[in-house]
Amino acid sequence: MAAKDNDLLLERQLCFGLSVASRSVIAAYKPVLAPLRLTHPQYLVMLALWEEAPRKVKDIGAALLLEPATLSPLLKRLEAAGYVTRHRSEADERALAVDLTPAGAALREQALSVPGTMMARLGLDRQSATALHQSMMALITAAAQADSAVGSGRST
Amino acid sequence: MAAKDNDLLLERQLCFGLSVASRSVIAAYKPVLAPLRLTHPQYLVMLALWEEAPRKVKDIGAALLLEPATLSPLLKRLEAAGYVTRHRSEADERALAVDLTPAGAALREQALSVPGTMMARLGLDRQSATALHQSMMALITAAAQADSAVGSGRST
DNA sequence: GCCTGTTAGTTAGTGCACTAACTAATTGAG
DNA sequence: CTCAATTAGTTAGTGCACTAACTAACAGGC
Repeated sequence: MAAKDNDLLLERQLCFGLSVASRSVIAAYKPVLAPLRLTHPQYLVMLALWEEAPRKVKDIGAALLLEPATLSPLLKRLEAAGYVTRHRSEADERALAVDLTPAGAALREQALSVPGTMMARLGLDRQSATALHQSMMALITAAAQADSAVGSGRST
Repeated sequence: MAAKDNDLLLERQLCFGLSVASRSVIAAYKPVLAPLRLTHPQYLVMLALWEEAPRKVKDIGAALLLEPATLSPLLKRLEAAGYVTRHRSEADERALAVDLTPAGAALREQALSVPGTMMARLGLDRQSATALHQSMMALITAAAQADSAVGSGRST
């Protein structure tokens, strides 16, 4: 009983910490991304496109673990901002090819300073950032497995 | 140049990892919290109230690092669910005292099993959970400092 | 050439989470 | 006591992020 009561407190520092950390870090990005006219999720999409473009919506969603329903309006806002184009693929009319405009491609130069600025803002060196990244990836993997195990047999 | 290009990739694994981990873990909570009829943010508010009730809205916001504008509709939904009451404080009519209903207090018993279930789902032992928590708290602190430093003098 | 089933995106609706603007109550200065 | 400044919540509006339901386009079998 007492042990479980403590768990309820510890708990509040685990999942709770993750949520708050995520929100806090995103908030810390905000002023840095403001000159680029990007929100944090938009920034992540642009990163994906700077690595490879054009890309299909489904492709971006797979890279960022986002539903197409989330990306659809987000991409329209990026198009309205003049950073990307949205055209149906000629090969497959179902697929939507998202490509960078010259302005979107040029934005990458400004974005190059973002990681360094953020590392400094968060007081992280490359080592601790890497360690953190590994913890996050482990969590993501575990959560994905837990998710896929929902439907199947759960012992107790 | 090449170093900065790499940063742009590494970056994608840092802030990106944090966002995805947060979303993934919250998604993993969803089926566990569903029987309690709580979303994850609502669960966090209930945790705060199980620790101490009644509490004022501002108080809850300070504990969870949430704006009152975020809590206001959330608390109304918890009230509609029958878990909390919302009454203006007699001492200070501006303040809203949020208290547990019997149903809300009773829900705690069901919630006791949540932390253990989630630790198992995420493959975490108490040690790694604690380590993770410390990393998160450090990030939160750093982000808060970065945030407060925006207005003041920034060298470089 | 059709019909069935699948796949890619979009739309609708719910719920956070934030900022800005507002209302109402309290406090403090004079 | 009265008025200005502060404080606590609420409302309005924007943007994620999800599920469910829908449209359009492709793919295979017949």
